Amino acid sequence: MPKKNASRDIVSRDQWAAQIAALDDAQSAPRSRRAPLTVGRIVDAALQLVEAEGFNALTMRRVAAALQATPGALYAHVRDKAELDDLMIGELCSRVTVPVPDPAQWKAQAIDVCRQLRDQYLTYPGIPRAALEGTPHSLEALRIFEGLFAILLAGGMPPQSAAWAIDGAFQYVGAYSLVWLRRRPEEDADGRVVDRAEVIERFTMLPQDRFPNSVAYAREMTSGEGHDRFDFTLGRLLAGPDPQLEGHHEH
Amino acid sequence: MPKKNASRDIVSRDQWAAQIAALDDAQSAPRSRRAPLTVGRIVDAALQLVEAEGFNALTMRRVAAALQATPGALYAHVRDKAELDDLMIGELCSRVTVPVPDPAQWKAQAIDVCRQLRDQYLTYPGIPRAALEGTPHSLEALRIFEGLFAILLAGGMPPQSAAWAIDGAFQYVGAYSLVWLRRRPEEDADGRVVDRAEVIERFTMLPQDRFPNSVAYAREMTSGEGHDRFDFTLGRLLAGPDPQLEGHHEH
DNA sequence: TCCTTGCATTGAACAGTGTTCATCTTGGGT
DNA sequence: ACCCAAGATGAACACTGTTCAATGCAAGGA
Repeated sequence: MPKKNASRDIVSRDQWAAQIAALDDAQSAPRSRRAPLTVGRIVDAALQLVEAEGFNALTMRRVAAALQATPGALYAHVRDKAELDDLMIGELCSRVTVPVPDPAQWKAQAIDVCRQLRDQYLTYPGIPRAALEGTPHSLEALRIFEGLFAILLAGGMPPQSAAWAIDGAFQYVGAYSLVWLRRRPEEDADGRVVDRAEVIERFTMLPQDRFPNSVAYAREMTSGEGHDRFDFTLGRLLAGPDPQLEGHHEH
Repeated sequence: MPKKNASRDIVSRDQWAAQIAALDDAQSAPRSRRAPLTVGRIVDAALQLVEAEGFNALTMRRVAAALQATPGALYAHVRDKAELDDLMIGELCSRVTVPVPDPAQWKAQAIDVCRQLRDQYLTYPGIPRAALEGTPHSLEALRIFEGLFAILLAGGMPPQSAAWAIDGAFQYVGAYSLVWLRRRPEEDADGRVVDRAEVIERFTMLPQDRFPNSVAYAREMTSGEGHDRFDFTLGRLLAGPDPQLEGHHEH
């Protein structure tokens, strides 16, 4: 189909309903074949592959090879590579535990949920691409959304602010996890290790008349060894219960 | 080279210096060939292609075809597709104008810069992928960074907070622009128009015992026709000059 | 027991992709 | 007028996602 390009399929409404109905079934009976090749096994193999070699190595052929099957066999259980991507982030989301809301520490709870998702992403390098590009059709992602919603509402945030804050937080978690791997020096390209000192030095090579602040604050721009930036940004995204009045109380 | 996979090349330090030195040269003399095929023409053709058909259609072969050349000819002016991506976002960044800092309206200035970048991204569907995946090597991106830095410092934000806030804002702008196109109903897949009413209806199909908040606030979750979410999130990211003390002043 | 039905699986193919390279062309400098 | 080097070519390589007729196989009915 060379004409209609790039069109992700939308799940039909029946499938949506069936997906919801299947919530209570846990897993159906595991069949007794020798090599069943279920979607569960496919997703597991795919995640294993991404963990070991990164998202770029996630190929239908390689997943099939890991399962000792042919590429075409996968298409009996998975419609697309896009659907496989969706299933993978669904699996990742299912591993995130959302706590029961405690109004006293709503912010710590919310940040903790985001941290869990971030750590899942960071375990599988490059996988946030699947989360950022395709619309997530999994109920597991919605479960996290629901949990965060409850936490923020318990914290006193108005629903509109909560919805938008969670939306922004999800997008940020994805983008952050996608970008974070660049900061590890060991994974860099072609033996050319770009560590922090090198980055700072490059910043200070800039002409001071054109980039005065970048030169002066090169240290601040490259600081944050761990996930300080992550905590900082999330702390602002989930700022407080009354965002409309913020930004003007200091004058 | 099937072994060393996915390794983006890092520009050498000499190239970095040469790039800085070339800042003053504007454009070198345009050669007088019939069809010169410079990197400028390549980037232009690439951007035109993305604007018309989206980032998925950006292919070396198609860019070459648009320039009536062969794919291999591009590699005389551009090392990679990754470098082409980098040049494209550099071009986009160069179109963003950063104002001289006005401490009285630092926040509006900062949000305006982000809005400019967002609008550039939205003009070229899918192009934020290039900004999120590869490390931006262009000085144009750094120019925006520098400009925002000056604005936030003028607003009284401490350097560390400013650096991290800008970092978070950049990542959010990319993620937002990447996701935003999904919300337009006309571009959706296979004639199945998923408009806002449909999305709300799907949310209300959820079991209320498991997703009470998602059902109750489906309207809030899907609201924000224009760029309200964008302004909301950026307003929080660029919250204020004293982030460490926030979040506790209401008790 | 045999047979049939249905489905998972195969193997091959198709239309693309990024990238390389030996070979040719051709414009500008001597 | 000559020459040469930079740029363009076209073909190839190793991949990619996806489709599909043909095949095998296991379970269910007669």
